[in-house]
Amino acid sequence: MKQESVISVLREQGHRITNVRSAVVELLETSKSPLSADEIREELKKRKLDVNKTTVYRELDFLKGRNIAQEVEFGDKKKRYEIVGKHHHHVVCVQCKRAEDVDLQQDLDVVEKKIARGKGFQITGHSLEFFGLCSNCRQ
Amino acid sequence: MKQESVISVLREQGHRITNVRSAVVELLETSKSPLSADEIREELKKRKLDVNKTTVYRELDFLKGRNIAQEVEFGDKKKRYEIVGKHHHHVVCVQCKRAEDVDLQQDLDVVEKKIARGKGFQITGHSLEFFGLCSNCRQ
DNA sequence: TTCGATGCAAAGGATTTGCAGATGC
DNA sequence: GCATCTGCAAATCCTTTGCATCGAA
Repeated sequence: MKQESVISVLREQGHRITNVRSAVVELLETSKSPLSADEIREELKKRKLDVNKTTVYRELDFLKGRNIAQEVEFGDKKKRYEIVGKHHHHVVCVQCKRAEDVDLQQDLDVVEKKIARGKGFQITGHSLEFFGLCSNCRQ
Repeated sequence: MKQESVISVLREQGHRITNVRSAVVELLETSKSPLSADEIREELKKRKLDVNKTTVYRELDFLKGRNIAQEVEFGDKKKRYEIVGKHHHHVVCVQCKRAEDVDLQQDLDVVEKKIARGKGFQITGHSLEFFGLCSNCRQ
């Protein structure tokens, strides 16, 4: 549904719809949490799509450039990617690196306006991550 | 003042106080925004302290391990470091990478408690960064 | 003297680039 | 057919490690 629309918008814009492209978009859209390039590659492999690392990076770059995907950082050196517009505030377990979503958009909207006014900044995005131990890893 | 105390605590704990150690601590304590390993190295060089990259990383690791410094990420592949306890919410200009502080601790305290209750997460830290264009780069 | 701190070179891991070949439309 | 996508190898960038030496206490 949602996936149809991203892909069809891309198609209308004259971009090629390759297997990799639609698979990556679908992956990101259905994933519960942001995925690293490597995780994406592994997921694709499970679906019998064996894709080179480089290709994954390039696809992510493509999606980033069209404001379809965006980067999130969880404190290791990997970047992770998620669809723009999905909630992007997370609670990350520092041990197992599992991430869950939290929705704090309302609170942040207020804060962003405050900052724009106070500092003359034109805010284009933000990242908000909480780190800690999930109920499993606490034991 | 503040610097005295960090250093003297370390001394009391039996850690050696080298030129590099006290210089890095002072740097971080007086810096207006988080610094990358390389920025630290450059600053030290300005102060006639020529230090190897590795040493800077190791010192940062040391400070991190003692909960004196912590990492912050601004969306490029570099880690940046700041003193724990200094405000660590930032407004980052995506163009010039300059960062300013914003204090949102109050708002976040509330949110963290909410999350701890709702998700069974034991929150140990967070990162909150806003990205945008500063008044200079907007032109 | 002793153990932590340091430098240097090399390794490591994630990401990027160059180029040639493959493929969607 | 042609521009874009893809794979492979090599390059890059940041960070880490191994090992020998140095230096603070």
